Order: sequence, then structure tokens, then C-alpha cells
Amino acid sequence: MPRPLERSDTRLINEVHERLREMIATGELLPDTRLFQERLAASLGVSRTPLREALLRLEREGLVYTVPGKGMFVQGLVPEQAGDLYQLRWIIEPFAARLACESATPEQLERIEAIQSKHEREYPVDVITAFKSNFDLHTSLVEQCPNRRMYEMLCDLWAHNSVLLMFGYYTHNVGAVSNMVAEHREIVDAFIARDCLAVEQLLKKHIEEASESLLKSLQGYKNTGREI
Amino acid sequence: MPRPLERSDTRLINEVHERLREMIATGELLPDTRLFQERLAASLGVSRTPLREALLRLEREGLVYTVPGKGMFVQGLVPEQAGDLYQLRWIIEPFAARLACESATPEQLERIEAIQSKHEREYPVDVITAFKSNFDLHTSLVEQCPNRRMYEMLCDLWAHNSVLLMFGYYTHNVGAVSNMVAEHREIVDAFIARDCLAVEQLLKKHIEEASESLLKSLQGYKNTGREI
DNA sequence: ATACAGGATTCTGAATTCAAACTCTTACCG
DNA sequence: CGGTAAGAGTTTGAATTCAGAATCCTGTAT
Repeated sequence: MPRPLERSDTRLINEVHERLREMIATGELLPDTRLFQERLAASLGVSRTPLREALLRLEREGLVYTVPGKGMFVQGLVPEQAGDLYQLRWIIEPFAARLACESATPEQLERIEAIQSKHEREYPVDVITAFKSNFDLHTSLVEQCPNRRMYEMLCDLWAHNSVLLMFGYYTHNVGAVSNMVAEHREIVDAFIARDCLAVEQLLKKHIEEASESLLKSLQGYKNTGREI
Repeated sequence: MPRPLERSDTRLINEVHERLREMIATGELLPDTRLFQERLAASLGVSRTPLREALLRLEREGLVYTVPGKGMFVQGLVPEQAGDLYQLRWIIEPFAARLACESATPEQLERIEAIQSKHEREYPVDVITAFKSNFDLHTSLVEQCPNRRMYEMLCDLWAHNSVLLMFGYYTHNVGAVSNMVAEHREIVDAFIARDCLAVEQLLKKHIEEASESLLKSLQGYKNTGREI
């Protein structure tokens, strides 16, 4: 009997959501940009219906905000929110990484090592690549977390966090990247050695430091809105 | 100058979302119920557009799931997911309660005491009221948490958790409610005494026990779908 | 010149329409 | 009798349309 192959989710909302996330994370859409639905939908080649649905997802993820009768805007950098995000990551991510480490397969360990090696080989790089690399590594540390809901929450936090990294951190203080690579290496080594508690502790410390560094660089940040 | 009064969000999506959450939490819509958009929209007195948008929110909250070309269904009780939810609450909720306790105002303390007293006075009660009471108390403990994103996450977790409580716990093991009331009293007393660390510890223990109790009662649970 | 009023224009929120996918029924064939 | 295929009827996903709100522009009065 031919296995009942499950069809993939071809709804436009997924493509649009993915694309908008990317546009925000890479700075193609700057903070406080007003998102005119007609134009934006046209530029993505879809109608307003799937666009609106994707925007609602992004709203829940904290990447855009709504002003009721007026429209939706790209969420800007509110230092206070940055603190909230890092606090959440600080609580959840190390825990998730420990769980992932406890149930990691050899293939997973190889994958993580590969990502970290690439990360190290390619440094120094442009901001976009460094950001992506960072994202990939943190994602790989938790993607085998057996608590799927926890994993999804972290993905959302990371999507939002990306915006902060792009605008507040790398652009103002790129030197800190080398430090980051070294810290990642420590964590990866612990992970591969299956020292789950060490992974948890190191990641916690890493996030603390990243948070401190970002919040410092956000001092006096002034964002400038723009329209598409 | 007349203060620029900010208009409230009157979008239908909010009403519909709220109402559907309630219908799921109270069991008006049972697990695995298929949600026919036309009929459901009509029964709520709106068109499919705001209904679909509300359903997408619920999907993200984990209360409904989508089968791509087929439709949306009320998320049933997967014991594994119940464990995931409690694990997340265990990590986040005690932390949030501690933060809330640290910055609580006297009015807030009064409010919590009032909710707990009511909770105690009204016991024993029907399942719906007990559930609501429980929800109110847990919500009140974290609603002053300065990390708003954390608070919102907990709201989502609680909305989903409500479904579990309604179907898996109270209905099978109502006796445990009295135990619950006593544990809540301990936590409330610590909160009012501003013993923030005790609040964190007690809540952690409380969630552990609730989780254990629920997972036990879910053993052998078999859910039965239904259509509206 | 500036502030305000009024109307044209644009945009959102919601309803409706449309096309494609899915489901259910029934009829036909092995 | 069981299985399969055709087609009618639903239902979804997406586009379009519509009404009301917000914005912008212009003209007038101070």
C-alpha cells in the first residue's frame, strides 16, 4: 500500500510570513515602518487576505504592532522590550538546550559541530552572515528539544531578537562578535561531550553577557521610522 | 488641551477570539471538533474573514490545529503536550510571580487576597466555577509581572491549560481541589508577606504536583471527536 | 503667513465572491 | 457483494468588493 503521503502546507500565509520575517530581520523593513497592505501585498504578489493573516502572526510574535483603525507597523527597538526578550531567553533557552542535549543523537552532535566550525571558519564576515550564523547555532542547540512548544516559543523569541541584533548590536559593536564565537565554542564542546548541565550553565552565562552588551549599546538609541 | 484619548481596539477578531477561547475552555467545543467556518461564523454573527483571523490566533496558542486543505480542529488532549505545557509553566510562572511580587502594589495584594478568599468561601463548587477561580488566582499572581511578554506567554499557556483541566482533571479527580485551595492559600500568604522567594518556590512545587496529578489522570484517556 | 474647515482621496476592517480542493453519494464493473 | 470511478455538493484558501474611518490637500478667513 502506498504510504498516505501527507501533503505539505502550501498556504500563502506561510510564504508571506516567512518572507516578512526575513524582511524585518534583515532590515529591509525598518522599525516603525507603516505597512500599507495594498502596496505590500502587491510587492509580494498576493492579495491582502493572506498578507493580513501573516501580519497577525507577526503581531503575536511581537514583530509588528497594530494601531487599531490605522494600520500595522514594524515593531521598533524599545530597550525595555529587549530586556524582556533576553530575560525570557535566559529562563527558557538554557533549559531547552539541556533537554536537547539529554536526548541528542550522534547525527545532531555532528550537525552542531559543523555549524560551529563553519561559524569559526567564516569569521570575520559581514553583519548579515554573522547574524545568520549566530541564529543557526542557537537554533541548532535547541531544535532537538523534546518539548516542541518550548522550541516554538524560542523560535518566536529569536525572530524578534534578530531585529534587535541587527540594529542595535552588530552595527554598533561588531568587535564583540569574536568574543561570541569563543563562547559558542565552549558551549558546543560541552554539548558534544554530552555535559548537559554545563551546556545549561554556559548558555545562561552567554545570554546574560549578550544581554548586558546589547542593552549597553541601546543606551541612547533613537529609532527613525520610514515608510515603504 | 483635551488629552488625545486612545481609542480601544474594536476589531471583531478580538471578540471572536475571546469567545472561541471560552467555548473551547468550557467544553462547548470538544477536542477534535471540526470547525466549519461558514456555520461557525454565522453562529457568532460575523463573516468568515474575522473568524479565520481569530482561528489563526488560536492556532498559534495551540488551541486549534490545521489540516492544510481540509480545515481546522479543536486541539485534543495529547498527554505529551500536557506535559510540555506544565513544564513550560513550571519554568516561567514561578519566575514571573516572583517578579510580580517584587513590584506589587498594596492594591494588588488586596486584590489577590480578595480572589483567594472568594475561592475559599465558594468551595465546593461546580467544575466550571472551580476552574474559573483557579484561573483567576493564577492570573492575579502574575498580572503585575513587569515583563509583559512573559505575562502574555503565560496567558496563552493558561488558555490551553484550561482545556486540559476541564477535561482531564476536575472531571476525574475533583477531590484534589481542596488540596489545591490549601496550596493556593500558602502561596497567597507568602505573596502578601512579600516573601518573593517563597512565592517562587511554593508555586514551583504547586505546579509540579498539579502536573503529576493531571498526567496520572490522563493515563488511558481516550478522546472522542464531535462536529458542531 | 497661519490656522482652520471641508471635501477628495486613501486605507483599513469586514463581507462577499470565486476557483480549486476535498468529500460524500451513487452507479457501474469485476 | 465489494471495490472503484464519476459527479454533485461542500468547504477551504484567496481575491475582490464595499462601507466607514483616517488622512491629506486645498481654499478661505483671520
